[in-house]
Amino acid sequence: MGRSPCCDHETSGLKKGPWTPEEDKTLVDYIATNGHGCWRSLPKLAGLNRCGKSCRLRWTNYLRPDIKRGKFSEEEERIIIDLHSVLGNKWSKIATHLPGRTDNEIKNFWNTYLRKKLLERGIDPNTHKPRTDLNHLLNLSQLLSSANYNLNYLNDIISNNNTTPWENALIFQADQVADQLIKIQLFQNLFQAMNNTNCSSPIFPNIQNCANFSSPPHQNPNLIFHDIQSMNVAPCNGIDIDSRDRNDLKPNTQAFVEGEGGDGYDVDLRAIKGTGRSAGIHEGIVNPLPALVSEPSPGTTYDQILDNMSSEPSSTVFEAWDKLMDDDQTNESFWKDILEYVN
DNA sequence: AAACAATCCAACCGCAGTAGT
DNA sequence: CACTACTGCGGTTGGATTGTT
Repeated sequence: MGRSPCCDHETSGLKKGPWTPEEDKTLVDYIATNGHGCWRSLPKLAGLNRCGKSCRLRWTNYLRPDIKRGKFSEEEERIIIDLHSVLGNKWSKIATHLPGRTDNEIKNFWNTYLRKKLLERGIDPNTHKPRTDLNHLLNLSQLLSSANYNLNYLNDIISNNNTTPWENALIFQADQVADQLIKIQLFQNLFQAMNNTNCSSPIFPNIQNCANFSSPPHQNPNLIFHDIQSMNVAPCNGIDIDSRDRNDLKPNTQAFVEGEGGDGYDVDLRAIKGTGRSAGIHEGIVNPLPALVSEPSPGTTYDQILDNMSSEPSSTVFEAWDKLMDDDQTNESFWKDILEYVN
């Protein structure tokens, strides 16, 4: 059983719903001269027909003088996404790193904007990893259908109309480009999904020898977590995650620490889901794919990681993908499995 | 211009944690 | 230790606004 409500609006006759400017002024004036003191007794003392909880929320989320209103900057956006990946839905904790922003505002901003933005980019907003859900993959199926439709349409134009060879060439070229773009999109999404899928998954039963592709697990960008200790040493952009936040890390998420621990130890930027010690690196998920973001070198700062993540992909990443595509192991049955699954 | 849908965001609800007795 | 009062937090709601048909 939970607590009983702080007040019963039905029987007490206390007002609820949007605040009027007059009520706001009464509350602001009272707190300006007396401070808020005990919230429960405040409404009576201030002459407001509201419950204390309503007054507290109105003050902390809206009337407080230090509240910063207006659009979130790109920097704030980045900080929220980043902190959310470490802290999860700890809105109040996130808010402590964004002066002038309330937890409620950040939560709303996340739910109405950032969450969707990540989803559109194929990132699961809960895990901050590539999406693996079926609906997302089904979109790829639609993409392929669309590609086929466009292809047929182009073929119809070529076969039925009296187009010049020059026009044919242009159409053909456009078709090739479109086809390549669709393939790239397909592969990117598919491999990001696979990146998160155990090789022994029954979904891809005929894909073998994944380990032959293997790069060290810590090259998997999804397993790179933030260097919390160094952020303490050299906080950047106002972020300063304290030791308490470390306890608030989401389950199975932890900064990976090399050495003995304690203050001043070296922190390895590599982290691996579900493991806490260095040996874990060898026991972790084997990544069958070229890394989309390269491993940070020891000592890389937090800012540098973010910069790298935005500036990559590098040519070497694409080269790695080319190699994978040309590899004998990416044979017909490999693609057959994938396409069968997608359809 | 009207109807409907989608989005936004302030406010509410209820649970958890904590301080006081 | 048990109980109560209070505050803080995260999830949810619903009215207002904006966009689309």
